[in-house]
Amino acid sequence: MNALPAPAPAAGAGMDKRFDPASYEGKWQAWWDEQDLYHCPADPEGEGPAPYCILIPPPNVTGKLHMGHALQSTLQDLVTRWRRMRGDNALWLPGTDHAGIATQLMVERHLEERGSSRLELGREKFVERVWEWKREYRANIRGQLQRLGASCDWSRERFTLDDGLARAVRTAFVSLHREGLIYRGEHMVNWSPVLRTAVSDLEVESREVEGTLYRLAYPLEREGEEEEGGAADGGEELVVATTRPETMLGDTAVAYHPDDERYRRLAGRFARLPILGRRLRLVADEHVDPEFGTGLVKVTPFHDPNDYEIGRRHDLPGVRAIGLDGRMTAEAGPDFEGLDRFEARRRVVERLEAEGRLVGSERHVHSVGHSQRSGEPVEPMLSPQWFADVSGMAKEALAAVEDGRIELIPSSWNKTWEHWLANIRPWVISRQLWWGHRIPAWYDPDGGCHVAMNREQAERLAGTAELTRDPDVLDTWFSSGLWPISTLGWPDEEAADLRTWYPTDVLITGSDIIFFWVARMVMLSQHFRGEVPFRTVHLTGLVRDADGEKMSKTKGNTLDPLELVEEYGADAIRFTLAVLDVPGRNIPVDLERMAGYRAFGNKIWNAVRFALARTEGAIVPASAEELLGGDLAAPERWILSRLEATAAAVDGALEEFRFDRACNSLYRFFWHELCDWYIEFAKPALSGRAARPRTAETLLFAIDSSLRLLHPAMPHLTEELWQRLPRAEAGESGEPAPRSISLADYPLGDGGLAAPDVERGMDAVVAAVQAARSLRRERNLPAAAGMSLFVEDGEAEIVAFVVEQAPLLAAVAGVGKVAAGRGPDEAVRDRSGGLNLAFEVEAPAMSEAEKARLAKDLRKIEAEIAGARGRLSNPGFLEKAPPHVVEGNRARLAELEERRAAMIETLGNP
RNA sequence: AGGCCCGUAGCUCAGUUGGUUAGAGCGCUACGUUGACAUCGUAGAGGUCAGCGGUUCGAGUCCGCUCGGGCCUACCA
Repeated sequence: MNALPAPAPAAGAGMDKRFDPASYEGKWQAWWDEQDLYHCPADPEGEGPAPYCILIPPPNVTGKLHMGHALQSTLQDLVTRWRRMRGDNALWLPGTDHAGIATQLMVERHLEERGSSRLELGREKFVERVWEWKREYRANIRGQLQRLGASCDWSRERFTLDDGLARAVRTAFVSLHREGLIYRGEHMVNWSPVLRTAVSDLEVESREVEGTLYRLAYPLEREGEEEEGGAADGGEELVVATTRPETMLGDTAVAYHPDDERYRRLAGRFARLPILGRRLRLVADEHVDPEFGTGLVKVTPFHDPNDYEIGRRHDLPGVRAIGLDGRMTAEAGPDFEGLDRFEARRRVVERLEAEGRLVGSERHVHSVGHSQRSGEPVEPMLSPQWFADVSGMAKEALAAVEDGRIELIPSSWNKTWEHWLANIRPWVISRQLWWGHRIPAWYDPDGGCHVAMNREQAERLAGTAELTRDPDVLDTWFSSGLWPISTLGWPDEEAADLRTWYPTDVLITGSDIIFFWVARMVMLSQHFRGEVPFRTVHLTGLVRDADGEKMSKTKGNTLDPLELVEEYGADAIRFTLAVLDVPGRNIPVDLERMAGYRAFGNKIWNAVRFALARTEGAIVPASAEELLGGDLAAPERWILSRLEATAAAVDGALEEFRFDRACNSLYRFFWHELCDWYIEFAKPALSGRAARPRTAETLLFAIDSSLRLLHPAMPHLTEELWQRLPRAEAGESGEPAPRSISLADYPLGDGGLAAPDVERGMDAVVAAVQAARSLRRERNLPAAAGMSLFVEDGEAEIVAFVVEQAPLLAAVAGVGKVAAGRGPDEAVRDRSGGLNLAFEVEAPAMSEAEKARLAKDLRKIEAEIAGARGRLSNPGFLEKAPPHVVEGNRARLAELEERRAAMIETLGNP
């Protein structure tokens, strides 16, 4: 191996006092890339380390990474780095999505700005143009991910329109078609007049709209009146209610509920459509709500999904009154032809009013489906499209979550999952766009349709070369739905990657695309592989601003991850996002908090700087055993025990994808145990004032382990610092250290370092230190003022432990003397850490403020004593509460009484 | 209309199967700088856990209702 040397300075070199992430983040990103550290070998026979795989939710190729991507990428990278350090063959497979509508719109807009258009270029040239854009933007996404420290295997980068993926798409299409699950038909679909394409139900979002409910009077034909076009004036009128009067031009019937007594007599009769004079059948249909409006519904089979169903049930004709461009057709009559549908609405109302057919109108709030991409109301439209019947696959997907083969995190999504899949409807998979996977279907001159992998096959099937290819492309989500199998090599069942990594392990994505994407992947992957595509789905919340508001460009509260990288460093962003990821909650990104985690980086930087400067000559011990062999004193055993507990907590939290807990444990340990206490305890030992065995090695060991624990969350900082740690020369003892911290072992918390007794003792020492400091502060004693501590009572072992650790108390609390036994009467007494403490101080008398505080504490303690006594004298509690709880209460009561006695004694002193 | 989630310190949020004293970060107050870090340290203040009722020896935690906020799905022409 001729690895490039790590770009960091040699161990022991002086560190800049200034903590500046920009000075090293880019350097390490480049080095990781050069070293090709994250390339994963396929291992189809399963001979090497356990496989682990995460597939990136492919960002839109023309997009720019936003905070949601930053969040998800951070978590994916965190898991990948963690599994890699645990020894797995951990693959994070990157890629991008061609994003049909979004990308096409973007390029069209661009052309428009240049006075050109898609139609002017023509299909072929336009698609070529989009490919150019794609090439330009793909590099952007990659660069942005790298700036966040992503450890993807870039050699496996995929794009949803790659040859391999295109083959997967065609194979899936042909196969589903052969199974009868994909079919072409003319059905009611959501049509976007702006995009001029059909969109699926999921691409329609309903918005509350304040509209008008118009009441229209349709003349009823006289009974027995048979001939078409007969007059109907002077007779009865039927009043129907509608929010879309323009659709009346496409009416072919009026419906009422079959049980509606008011209208049953109308069976078999006809009404006359105002303006156009069309004859309308009267039909009885269950769908009509007799309570709403007049209980009569105008029926427009071609422009309303419910009316379409009514039309089918009653074999009604349909009239296409609105065209694909959202304008009225010739069928709508010469007065309206060519008008935009909303203009037509105004004109129709005017006209009806003039004809006396408008009998009322009222404001009416209702929800209207809008095209998610283009924003305008969708037009329900009868249109020939390709559909996928996914009901069978949906059942399987439902079962996978129900029986636990797939775990959704948080599980509160289970019900939503179930509800959607149980009520799934056919999926419109064709789009009238140019950018995407073209549907592999060809038509012969007789209109016969031939679905095949390619033109040659289709020609063979058709027996003619005179074929025209279907112009439509597939819904983008059809190809993303195949992502778990297509990226790994399917349809080649023997593909090495597929055999190595399928099924993948965890999917980390936003909950907003659970149906668009997650459900489709589960359905399609299970269908073609007979196995779930991933075992766990970690659904993240939405990234919000610090006030919990949704980020949006119009509100101007968006954050750009790359700008944040410049200001705070990638590691601070990663840590912030990871610590805020609590299952089931949104992620309120607070920049002050991010600044706090940048400060955490500074803390780590300086702790290492301190350690390197003060442990000259020492090296990181090769193992915990070696270190323990050195007859360590209490502070060393304590910090190692705490390190062990932290490692176990972090690893456990990561197993459950509780990134917040993992990060909080690390933060607390590094800052509040290692820095606040251990380093302070180590100072006198390192300076030789109170030497202890192997303090330097212990500190280096704790730092080395901490950096490894922190690495998945903060890869740059930890690499930078870890490379500086002094180690044995290669060959001197055991294996050489890996090239990069990202290849080092992850501490698991099973190193035999736990020392519960030492922890109990140290807890008492810490409590005594805090009591001393508190007293000093309370009485305004200068740091230099002498202070002695008498440990008057407590568990014998703990008392002895604290007395033995007198040098620590001296070093961090200025306590000159620590002894067991009764202190002077005038000492200040406290009960802390299970010990009765008496501090002898040369102090002015207690201040009024201190007296007041003590009195307040005393009241609180007395209330608590009363509570504990109450519980302990309650027979129900004694009988039913578990013994350890009762015991805990007894101990607590005793403790409180000791504490109260100490306080009363202190209050009694002058 | 149905389903889901949330309401805890000034702010943003933790709080594992109900169990003794409800935590963190930021902010706030006071004090502190002869070399790890002022991107710091020490000591503090601050909460009737939205409200009401219930289950229980015991409820922030479980159940019901009310109020407030958010999300998802479906839909009323």
